[in-house]
Amino acid sequence: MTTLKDIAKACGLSITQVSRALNNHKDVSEETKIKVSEIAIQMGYVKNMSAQRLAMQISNQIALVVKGIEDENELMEYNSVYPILCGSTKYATQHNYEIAMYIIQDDIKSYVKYFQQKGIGKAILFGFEYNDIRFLELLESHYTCVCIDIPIEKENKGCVITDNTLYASYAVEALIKSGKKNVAMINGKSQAIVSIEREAGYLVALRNHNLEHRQKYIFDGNFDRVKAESLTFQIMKDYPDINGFFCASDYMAMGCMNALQALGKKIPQDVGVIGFDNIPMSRFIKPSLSTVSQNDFNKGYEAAKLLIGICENSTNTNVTRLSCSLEIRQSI
Amino acid sequence: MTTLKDIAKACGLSITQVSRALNNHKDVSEETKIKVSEIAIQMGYVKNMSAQRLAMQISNQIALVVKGIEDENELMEYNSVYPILCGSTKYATQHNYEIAMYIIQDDIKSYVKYFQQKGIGKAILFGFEYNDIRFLELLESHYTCVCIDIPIEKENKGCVITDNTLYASYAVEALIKSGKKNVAMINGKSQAIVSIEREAGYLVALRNHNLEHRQKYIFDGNFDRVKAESLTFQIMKDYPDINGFFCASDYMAMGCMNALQALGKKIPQDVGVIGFDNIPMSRFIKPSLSTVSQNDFNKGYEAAKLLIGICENSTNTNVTRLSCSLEIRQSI
DNA sequence: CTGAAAGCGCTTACAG
DNA sequence: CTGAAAGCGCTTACAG
Repeated sequence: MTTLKDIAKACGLSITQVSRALNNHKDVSEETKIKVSEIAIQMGYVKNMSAQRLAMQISNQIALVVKGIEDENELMEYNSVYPILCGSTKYATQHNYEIAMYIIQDDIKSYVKYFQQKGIGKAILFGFEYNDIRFLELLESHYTCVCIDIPIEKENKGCVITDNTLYASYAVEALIKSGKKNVAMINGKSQAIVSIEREAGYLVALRNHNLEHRQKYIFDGNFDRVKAESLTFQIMKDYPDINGFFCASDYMAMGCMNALQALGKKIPQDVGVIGFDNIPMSRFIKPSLSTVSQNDFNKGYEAAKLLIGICENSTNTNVTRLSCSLEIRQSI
Repeated sequence: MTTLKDIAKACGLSITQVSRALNNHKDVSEETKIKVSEIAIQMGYVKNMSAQRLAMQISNQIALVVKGIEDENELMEYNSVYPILCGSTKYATQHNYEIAMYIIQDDIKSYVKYFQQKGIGKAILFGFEYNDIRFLELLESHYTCVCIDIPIEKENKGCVITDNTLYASYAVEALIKSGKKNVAMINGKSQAIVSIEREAGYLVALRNHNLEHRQKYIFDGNFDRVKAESLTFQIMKDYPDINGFFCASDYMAMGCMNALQALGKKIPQDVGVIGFDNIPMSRFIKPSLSTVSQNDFNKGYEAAKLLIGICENSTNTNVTRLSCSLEIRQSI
């Protein structure tokens, strides 16, 4: 392995000067810089990051910390993590940071301890539940964190969020405009912040159109396709006048559509359905599913940007809002 | 930040002894170990990995190096990387290794240099093309590597593979047994080793059933859904007696089915289709797609296991063979 | 513009 | 079972 020492010897310079030349410090002659960098390349020099970090007492590492998926079956589905990782990596690499991924298991007692142990200093957080006490403890810590999809704004903490409420309202409005006035909502897990926001959007849309909003038209589908399917059977039995479904996820929308089709309902003629997420297969099912699309790659990119901004004190806001787009397809 | 020095002072011991105690060396009294670890926890000590790596001239880090996806649209599809990462992480964590992900861009000139720069010592490789010269150079290097899906066996190199040929032959045989004797194959990129193997399997199945195999029945779909779709139109026009399609990926099978349905063919009555991969949506399309299923999580798990085995000299084979399973659904 | 030297936090061969 | 000391490869304050 070539080190600064080797280069110094080869150049007839001191290690100090070689270091400065390679790091492009001002107080080194152009001539020296050129000579040093040529020899460095020639000798195949590679900086030892561990040594640099130790010397500089810093780390240019950004942790992408993701709540691990326990259920192996779930891993066989589309998952946002990889696109987010790609986005973060792109921005980070461009700015001389590194992304290190950590998949955190649910049996970890304290996230703060985990950060300590792993030597994580700054992190992008994804997949956490907003009311998990370990997560809340982390938000009280001194670590610099950017949360994806969870609104938070405080010292050293930021977030990248999409306006779920707004886009949920757009989705429901699209349904209403297509002529469906009796719209039920199948919502996700109640501990998920997106569920709360999407429900709010649903209510906004009804209010905007002077439609009665009844709490009993909102159901908890737990982000589960199968549960949404059985719920739909029950709902259509109890409230046969329902002619529109807003589902908080595409998977639930698929379950819902399955039930409707089993009941002999025509989509969208009899009942309209709109989802949320724009998972890959939403384009391909029959009828193709209308939904709200988010750009996961971009979420990762913006999260890295914001985190670095916070660390380097070069941002004046700790909240990045991303927009979505409504994908209208055959199901409404 | 608490360092060994602080703990040493607090314990009234030398730094040396504290280091040894914390690393559970044999030649430290039980008593000392307990005292030191208690104080370390109390003081919130966290090992500085940079310093350790610098001192030990090593890393317990396993790099998961993945060929980056250039096309952002592709990121919106099911992707094996995250399941593989989860699998690797599981095994690695259990054995005190860390996984660091590296997404390598296509514009990198030399992978060997990249490894050097990043300080990667051992890696799991996924998504590379077997005839990429940069990849071949890497295989000649001293780095310990385990390749996923690319057969290789030599000093410091291993692989986790599935028997594509065998399972491709099973898939085609299933098609034949369902009564389709004129089977065409839509293959993937010719630079992918899996394409070569799956094609071999196709030929094996034909031979086993004494069916004529004509080279002109094999088409290059480049793993592209749209291309497979247009190919299928052409194929059915040129060879209207074809009544079975073996596609080297589910996405291509979807394109193929689309074309067939547009042509008014009934699946599976008129034409049978079988894919490869078992992507999530293959279960959901109509008719549901028969295919070959692989377990990506397991691939990652086994890759980490093999890599650590090679590093620690505790394996007697450098090749791990994983089995697949045939998922017979409505499309044949 | 350049260099000698100290220091980052850890590990380990050597000596006891 | 324990400690003093050297060393990993880099950066930078200090001095010239």
